[in-house]
Amino acid sequence: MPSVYDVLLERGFVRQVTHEEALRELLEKEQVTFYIGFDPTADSLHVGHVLPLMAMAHLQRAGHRAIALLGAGTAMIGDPTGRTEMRRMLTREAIAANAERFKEQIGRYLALDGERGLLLDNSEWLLPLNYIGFLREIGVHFSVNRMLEAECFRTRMERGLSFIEFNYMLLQAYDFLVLHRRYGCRLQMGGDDQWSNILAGADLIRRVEGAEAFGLTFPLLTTSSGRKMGKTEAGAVWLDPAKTSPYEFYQYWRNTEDADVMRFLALYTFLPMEEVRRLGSLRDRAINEAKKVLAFEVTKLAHGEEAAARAQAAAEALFEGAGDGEGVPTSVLRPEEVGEAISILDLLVRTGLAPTRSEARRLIDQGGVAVGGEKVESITAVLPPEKLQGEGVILRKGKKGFHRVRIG
RNA sequence: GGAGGGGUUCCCGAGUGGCUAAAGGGGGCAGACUGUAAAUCUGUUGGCUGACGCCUUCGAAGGUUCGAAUCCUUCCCCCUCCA
Repeated sequence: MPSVYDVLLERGFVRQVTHEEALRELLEKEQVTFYIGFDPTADSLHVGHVLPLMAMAHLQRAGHRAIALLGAGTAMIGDPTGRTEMRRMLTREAIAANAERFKEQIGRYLALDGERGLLLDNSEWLLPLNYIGFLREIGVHFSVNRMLEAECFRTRMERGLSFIEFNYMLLQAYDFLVLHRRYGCRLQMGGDDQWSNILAGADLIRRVEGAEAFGLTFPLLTTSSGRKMGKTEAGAVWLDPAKTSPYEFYQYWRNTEDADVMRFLALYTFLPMEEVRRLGSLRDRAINEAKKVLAFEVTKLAHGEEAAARAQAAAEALFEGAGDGEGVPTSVLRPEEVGEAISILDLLVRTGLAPTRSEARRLIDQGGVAVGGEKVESITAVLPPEKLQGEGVILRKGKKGFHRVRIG
């Protein structure tokens, strides 16, 4: 049985570590409490959060104790890291609502039973903070000169950095300290952009408590061709099925670039590495099988096996003409909406395949729309209600945009 | 507080009175090629309209003008140097 640290290493989770040997040893010998922070600035987690969740799950499976920290307190400030603009501040109500959604989503990846894993919210200790007290206890340990050296602030020096943002590092360091005191937390992980903040926390613990604390960062993922993870034409890929359907979620992974397949299988699934390597070594057409496995596995983790199977069946029905089309995105129209006939243009907008009528026109003009497999030639084309009976008809935009429409 | 520079369409960035819905690049979308890949090439990229055309847009609000992103006034915001 290899140490979990080596599992993380082998699967590609490790970008930087504070003390590699000491951490490996610690993880082998003791139960370690570790944490990762999540900023509840949106109403759902997205694909970018999956990597940290997977890392946590690996550690938890190895018997370590996970803390998912909701940064409801720090979200009220906004992390300046890597941003060119100051982040908008959210109201407390919005943050609380977002936190509620996160809890549910994180729970799909981790056991949050209070024993093996717990979910905390840093507003608990951040909001009651007293300014003078904080400066005296925590502020004294920070050198502004050193902070300015940090890469994350450097980039912001050109654009300007508000004082409130400058304090973000102290608060995150303070989080780590509080978790250390209350829960014996000894390891903080996060994206590589968090490296400075994580180090600040580990340093603070060493200075204040005289104890050793560790930090580990994950690589910031872009696809092989340099695109950011989790972005599609429709925007972010969310974990909330109401915002990104399991079918779309599955498709996102199904469309992984060849060069990323092995890396993603290692990071985003629990498949044994032998299997990962086997699938990842497939070439040309054969690698599509590996992409299916990847998409299925990742969707299964996020939405459950049943939803993953339905998404896969829907994809196969649409792209390979086989399988059950149950999971295909579908719109059901009322008979009165259709009337004598409904225009394809209206349908494109109605189904969301096109955001505006102008865009829908453009699509048809460019030959990018098909109904029931037949290319739509005219922007005035209409569809009679008969076509929409029963199973309805499949509307296609471009190569990959499918939507079923029927009367109900 | 003083002096100077700047806020342009999703992003970057041209544009200093009509030829500007606004160059160019990026990104997006579509087409070709393919393997639901990448790369490449082509087209397209404010809204409404079958079309003619109409409407809205260049930090905000007013004004000058036949006509303004471009000129004037006030306001808001950002940056640089000085204090």
